[in-house]
Amino acid sequence: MKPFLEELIETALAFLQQQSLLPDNIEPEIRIERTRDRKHGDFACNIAMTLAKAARRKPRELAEQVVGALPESHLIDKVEIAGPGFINFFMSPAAFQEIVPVIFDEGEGFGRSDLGAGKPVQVEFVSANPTGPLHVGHGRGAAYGAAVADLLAAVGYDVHREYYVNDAGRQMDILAASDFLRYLELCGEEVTFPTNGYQGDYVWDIAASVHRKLGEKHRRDWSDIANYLPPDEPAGGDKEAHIDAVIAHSKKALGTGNYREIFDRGLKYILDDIRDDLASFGVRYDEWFSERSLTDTGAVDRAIERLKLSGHVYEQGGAFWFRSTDFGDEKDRVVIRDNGQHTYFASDIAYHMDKMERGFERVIDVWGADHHGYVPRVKAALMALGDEPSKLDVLLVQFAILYRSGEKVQMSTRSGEFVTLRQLRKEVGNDAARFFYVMRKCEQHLDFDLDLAKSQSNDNPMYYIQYAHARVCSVMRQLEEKGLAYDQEAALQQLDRLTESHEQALLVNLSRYPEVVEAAALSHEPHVLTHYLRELANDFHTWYNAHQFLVDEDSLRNARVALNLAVRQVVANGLGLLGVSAPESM
RNA sequence: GCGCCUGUAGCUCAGCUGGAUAGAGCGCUGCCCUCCGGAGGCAGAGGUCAGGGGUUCGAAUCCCUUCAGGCGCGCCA
Repeated sequence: MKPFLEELIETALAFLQQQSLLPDNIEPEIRIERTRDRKHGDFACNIAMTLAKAARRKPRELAEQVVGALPESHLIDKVEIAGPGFINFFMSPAAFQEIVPVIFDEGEGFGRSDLGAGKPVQVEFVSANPTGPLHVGHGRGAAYGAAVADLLAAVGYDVHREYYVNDAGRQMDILAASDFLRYLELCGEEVTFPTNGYQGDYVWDIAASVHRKLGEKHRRDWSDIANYLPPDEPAGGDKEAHIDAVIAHSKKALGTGNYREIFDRGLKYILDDIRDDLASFGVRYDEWFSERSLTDTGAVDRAIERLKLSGHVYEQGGAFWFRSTDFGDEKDRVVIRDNGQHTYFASDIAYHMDKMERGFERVIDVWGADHHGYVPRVKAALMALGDEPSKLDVLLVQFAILYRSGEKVQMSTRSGEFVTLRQLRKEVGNDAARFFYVMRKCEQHLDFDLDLAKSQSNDNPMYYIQYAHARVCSVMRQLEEKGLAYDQEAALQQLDRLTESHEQALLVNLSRYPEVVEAAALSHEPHVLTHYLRELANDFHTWYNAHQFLVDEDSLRNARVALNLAVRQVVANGLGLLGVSAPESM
């Protein structure tokens, strides 16, 4: 409907130009907006205000002329000029009734568009270190990234969903060493477990699976490893130095091949667990991209080489530094340490170089907000590589804080005392988790009210929306039970029976849905959709409470059942984009 | 100390990228109702948009600044 009105305005402006009432050299940007207040009609246009200066006329005067030049349309009841020069359109009821057959025709496709024209977009999200199960913080990234990806797909982008697996680096070594030590304990060794090792129960599970599969193949004397270890923290030492030595001694005691075997078993175990967790959460990926592969394929070396050749890398103190300050970063960053190892950042440069080489029109990274300091350096790297940094959008997702009975749920990643995503899903269900996670824009801290998420009441927005869907289905069941007929062909000719204000409001909101999906997708803000669905459900329940659908009169019943079905379709479509089910009964 | 994010009703949050009298849900107050699915309907109170400057026809929205909270400032990942 917006494009239709834009066309009318355009026609009017062209006419005014023809009459020399407007200069020819203007480039008017016509924007039609939904009004906030019914008194202002259904749509408003501020073109008279924006063009007033160029036309050298008062906004209201110009508005008069624009309105005078508007072509007639049966979809418009009246046009008013109001306030400082707004042109307000009052649409006829018929204009909004038209949405019902459109919804029926397009079905599940209603709200989708080809705006993105199949352009390739990558969404990388979660990408948690495979050193333990996903926790509730990762859950928000998962729900958020999945929703953004699905929204972009809905408006016609070719979306590639990717998980970056940090299968290299020190954290993974710590996990491997932790697995190994637990394994030794299972073998009967008396082990002093390092403070900085991974303490979670899953480490025991990994160790047990290794023990089950390989028996005592990798058993070593604890003293082989414990000898000459620098003291751990409780003994007054440095826990970091201690764990590094534990890793080194473990590697030495096992030999590279055996160490790698334990390392890979731990990695696989956790990655399988994460995959399973996310799949159960309705979050699917097109690709699991291995960080290690970047080293193996030489991508990291190639990236650094490119930076060296273009003069953006220099050597200092035995290390190689990327001169990111040339591109707006606060300080230069090491890419190769003095021990010859490349840094995590070097992998990240290579990874983003690879993303660009794969030809994505747009790359979206969903990161935890604690990584915000990395944005400037990654963008700097893209610039240095000659890529367009604006192609990269980093969505920084703030942490979610759980509340139970009004109290903050305490969480700490130390000693494995955190709430896992799996626990949360079990407690509140997948639907509520997916919905609550995306209810707030990403940069907003999320207060996740567990009691509300679980509650079967209208206070729970997710429940309220699902309930609307279930109610529609219930009406359809009763239609059948009562032996009443519904003739959709006829109904589409009888939509003019939808004269109640509640029905008008519903029709208007149904017609908004494609705009909402588009806005949510382009701004990467799924919360826009959750708010919309809440409003739509509210309109539906209000209507439901005020009127009988299953009336005796055929034409009115047909029209109302048709509207009912249109609501069901839109609610189901909207929930579907958020990964939330639309139950027929609850 | 520097950088990023946040600050809107009692609470949790919207506010369509500068528009009209700043909205919703919950909570609160009063009245009505109890009908397809757990209740609902109507009305009302509640705001210095953190404070202060600036930009312009017009600012919650853009710029500067102060305050408060969160996060980040490794040759860790």
